[in-house]
Formats: sequence, C-alpha cells, structure tokens
Amino acid sequence: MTETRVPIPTLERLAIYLRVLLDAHEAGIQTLSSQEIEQHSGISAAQFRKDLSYFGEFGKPGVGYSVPGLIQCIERILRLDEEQPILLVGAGNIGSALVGYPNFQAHRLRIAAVFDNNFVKIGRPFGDLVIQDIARIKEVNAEIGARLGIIAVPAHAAQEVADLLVEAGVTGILNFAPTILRVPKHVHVRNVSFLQELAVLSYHATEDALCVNGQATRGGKDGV
Amino acid sequence: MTETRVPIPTLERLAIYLRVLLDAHEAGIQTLSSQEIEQHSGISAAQFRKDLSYFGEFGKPGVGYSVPGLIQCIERILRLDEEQPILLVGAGNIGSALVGYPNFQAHRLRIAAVFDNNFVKIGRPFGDLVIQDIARIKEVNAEIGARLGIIAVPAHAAQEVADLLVEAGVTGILNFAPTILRVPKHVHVRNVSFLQELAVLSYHATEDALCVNGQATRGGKDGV
DNA sequence: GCGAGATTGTGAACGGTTTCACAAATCACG
DNA sequence: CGTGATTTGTGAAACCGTTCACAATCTCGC
Ligand SMILES: NC(=O)c1ccc[n+]([C@@H]2O[C@H](COP(=O)([O-])OP(=O)(O)OC[C@H]3O[C@@H](n4cnc5c(N)ncnc54)[C@H](O)[C@@H]3O)[C@@H](O)[C@H]2O)c1
Ligand SMILES: NC(=O)c1ccc[n+]([C@@H]2O[C@H](COP(=O)([O-])OP(=O)(O)OC[C@H]3O[C@@H](n4cnc5c(N)ncnc54)[C@H](O)[C@@H]3O)[C@@H](O)[C@H]2O)c1
Repeated sequence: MTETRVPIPTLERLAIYLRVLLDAHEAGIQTLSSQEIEQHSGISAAQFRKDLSYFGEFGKPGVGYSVPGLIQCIERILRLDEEQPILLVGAGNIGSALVGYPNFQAHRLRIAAVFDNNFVKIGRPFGDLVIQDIARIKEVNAEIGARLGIIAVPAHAAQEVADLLVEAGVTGILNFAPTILRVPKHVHVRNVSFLQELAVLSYHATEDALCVNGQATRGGKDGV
Repeated sequence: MTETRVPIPTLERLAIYLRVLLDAHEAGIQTLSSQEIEQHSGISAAQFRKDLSYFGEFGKPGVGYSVPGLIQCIERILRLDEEQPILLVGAGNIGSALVGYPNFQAHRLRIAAVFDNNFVKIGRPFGDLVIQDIARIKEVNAEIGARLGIIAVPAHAAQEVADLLVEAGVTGILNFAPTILRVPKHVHVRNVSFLQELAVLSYHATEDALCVNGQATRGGKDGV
C-alpha cells in the first residue's frame, strides 16, 4: 500500500461494492469473501482485492470481509460517511427526476437546494424544496457549504452555470448537458450522456463491423 | 487499419466528435482539422485520428476533414444513419424525462414504445405515446423490430424486465436501475448510475487522501 | 510544375489497469 | 498445539489504450 494515486475505475467500482454490501447487510449477511463479492458484483475477486489495497487492509485471510465494517470503510473513503449536500441547477425534466430520487438518501447525498433562472419557476415548490433564483446561488451556498453541484440545464447555458457553481465554492460537478465544460484545475467534472451510451449500444446492436471506407476520401469535389 | 477490435472508449468518443461536427455544420463550417476538433472536444488531435483509423481514412492531408462527410461516416459507423427505434420500460420519473427529450431526434434515436406494469398507468398518454402493458412487449416489438431497450424500473424488477427485453429481440440495453443484469453473451448492457458518478466526485471534492486503515482489520470481535 | 507549408494515418514507445500467482495470515478441528 | 483448508494482500506479468513522432499526402502560390 504505497502512496500511489487511486485509479478512477477503482473509485467507480467502490460505489458498486458499496451497493452490494448494503444489500448483503440488509439481508443480514455478516461476512463476504472477495469470491462472493464477485458473484454479486460481476467484478473479479482479484480486482476487488486490488481495489481495496489502495486504501489499506480490510479483510481477514481465511475468512473474508466484515460486511458492516467494510461498508463503513468504503463510506469513509468516498466521503459518504456524513451528509453531503448538493446544489442542483435546472428545475426541468432531469432535475425533477433527481429531487424525488429516494436512493440518494441511502448514500447520505442530499439535494440541498434547487436553482433556476426562469422567473415563472422561481418560488415554486420542487420536491421538498423551493426553487431559488440562480442569481442567489453563491449567497445560498455560503450557508450550505456544498462542494457538489449538478447541472441539468440546456447545453447553451451549461458553461455559464458551471462558472457560477465554481464561484459558489463547488469542486465537483455532475453535468447532464451535452457540452464540455471549462473549469479550473481543482474542479472535477463528470459527464452523464445518455446519447453517448445509446450510440455505443447502437454500434454493438448490429453485429457486423462493416468498413465504411472509400466514401469520404473519394467524395470528390463536394467535401473539403 | 488491421482487423482489430474497436476499443469502447473510441466508440464513446465517436459520439462526442459527432456532436462537435453537428455543431460545426450548423455554424456553416465546411472543414475541420484534427487540431480544431481538439479545441472543441477536449480530446487530443492524435487520439481523434487514431480513433478514426479503426474505421478507415476520412481526412485529406494538408486540409482536414469534410464536416458533412465525416458526420455521415460517423453516423454510419454508429448505425445512426437510419432511424433506430427504442423500447422504453418504466413510465416513471426517468422515463418521463426521456420521452420528452428532443435531442434524441438529432441522432435518429426514437423511443418507439413505452411499457409499464402498473394498470393505472397502462393506456395513459406519455409524451407522444401511450403506455402499453409490459406483458405485450414481445408482441409489440414483433412489429417495431427494435434492437435497443431502456430499463427505467425499480432495481428489484430490472432483471425480469431485462429478460423480457431480450426475449423480445433486444440486443442492447441501457440500464438505469442500480443492479447488475445477467444477459446472454450477445446482448450488450450499459449502466447509467448517477450515484456512482456522485460517489467519485464526492471522493475528489475533499482533497486529502487520508488512509482509512487500522479500523476494519483491528475491529476486534464485532466483525466477522 | 514545383517547393513550402500543412495535416493526415499509423507503427512504435509509453503508461496505466487488470490479471495472475503465491507467500502470509487466519480459522476449524482433532 | 499442529495440520489442512481457506482467503487475503501484493509484486510481477500481461494486456490495453494513449501518446508520440514521422513518412506520406495534399494544397497553394509562384
Ligand atoms: N431529458 C432528458 O432525458 C435528457 C437526457 C440527456 C441529457 N439531457 C440534458 O440535460 C439537461 C436538462 O434537460 P431537461 O430535459 O431537464 O431540460 P429542461 O428544459 O426540462 O430543463 C432545463 C431547466 O433549466 C433552466 N435553465 C435554463 N437556463 C438556465 C440558467 N442559465 N440558469 C439556471 N437555470 C436555467 C430552465 O428554466 C429549465 O427549468 C439538458 O442539457 C439536456 O440536454 C436531458
Ligand atoms: N429518479 C432518479 O433520479 C434516478 C436516478 C438514478 C437511478 N434511478 C433508477 O432508475 C429507475 C427508475 O427510476 P424512477 O425514478 O423513474 O422510478 P419510478 O418509480 O418513478 O418509475 C418506475 C416505473 O416502473 C414501473 N414498473 C415497476 N415494475 C415494473 C415491471 N416489472 N415492468 C414494467 N414496469 C414496471 C412502475 O410502475 C413505475 O412506473 C430505478 O431503478 C431507479 O433506481 C433513478
């Protein structure tokens, strides 16, 4: 366990392990081996052990891992051991699905405030919250102190909103808009793109890797 | 351009290039160099060229790439050159956001039918569609012939729905439920997990890689 | 037509992640 | 207490994707 940087895929899998562990805990299971984790997560036992090794030693040889113990450890690693407030910007379709999503709570993620710039929407209730003016976001987050933000506004407004989030003190942004965001180095962005996912599936769904060559290069005069 | 398998990251980026190209096309730009693509996509010029090289040669040395030409090529590669019908299962929050999403159209992705098992919902309008009984999914898809499906039902029902989708002839599944799905080898699954994304951000948002060791292993008698 | 300048396509080097394989640790049980 | 069965943690190897660097290709202007 040297002081290496943790691979992002490892962090992503940590969240999966956590889900498996929470399920097992619910089912009253006390101990799980890496082998059993593999069964439930689809991630290889060796991968699981290697992933954990970035953070320390959590299992007992010959036995496995204490379910409640490991839950606590992974939660601490991911900073999900205490409530994590989140700023949501964009009270539209996606925002609507998010505010009502109960599973966030299990991970102590809480949407603490919702913002929009539509005067018709501002002041309206939205889930348990009231939609606030995006102009007040910095002021409001001075109270809340959220480090995470979600962008659920149209693409043309996303960069502007990102800037406001950063200015309000956010250092992690989940972006639903189909744009690449320019942010300072200390801010992390993760993009969610259903279109991208569907495009990959679309490619695979038709299983013949036809080569599409000879069309563009020899397109003649129309191109360039 | 040997007969190598295309890396998944390459396919994901293809969708990003396509977006950039469509934007450029809209702006009336006729030609783009890999250098310029890098500007707009945040993906390195070398990466872009390497990605395309899996499929053929699409650019002209000294000039760049024909925007409309490359759009056509990438669309063909991703099978987005003709309309791609999709089956949506689960007429809830997520499903609701999806049916109303206009950007799908630009990629010729069309949600062709919506299914649910809630008798109260079946028969109701949902976007432009009418919610249908999940029991009829195979029958309905015999007409539609969709190869793509979206699962937007609670986790406990996801596997069951996946089985139905596969039986109905779907070979690509976009899964919003937090579960790993067991599917035949010829079926591709991509999971969308907001929680996972937020967990990764949560880790990075607090920038001190404290080591959480010595808690689980020496937990004493409580564990195992 | 030709030389200067620009840009592509790609083999090779590189770097990072996953897989492998095994020594060390723990437990069960006689 | 010792033996055998089990499972962890981790260095090393294998694998895969990204970056590099440059020959080949094309355009433009003279
Ligand atoms: N709906 C989907 O299924 C879906 C799928 C994939 C991606 N997306 C993306 O997610 C984003 C949101 O989608 P949606 O369907 O919820 O859109 P929406 O139009 O339903 O909601 C967008 C909201 O953002 C608000 N807004 C606009 N500009 C703003 C600004 N400058 N500051 C604050 N608020 C502002 C609008 O008032 C509106 O309430 C879009 O970028 C969309 O492309 C949506
Ligand atoms: N809402 C969110 O923000 C969010 C975020 C991340 C993940 N998810 C996941 O996405 C999925 C859908 O979430 P949601 O908020 O839309 O849920 P929802 O409860 O609003 O909708 C689920 C729908 O599925 C239907 N359904 C249930 N069992 C079914 C079955 N066997 N066959 C057909 N339909 C069935 C229900 O009748 C309901 O209409 C869930 O797995 C959820 O965990 C949701």
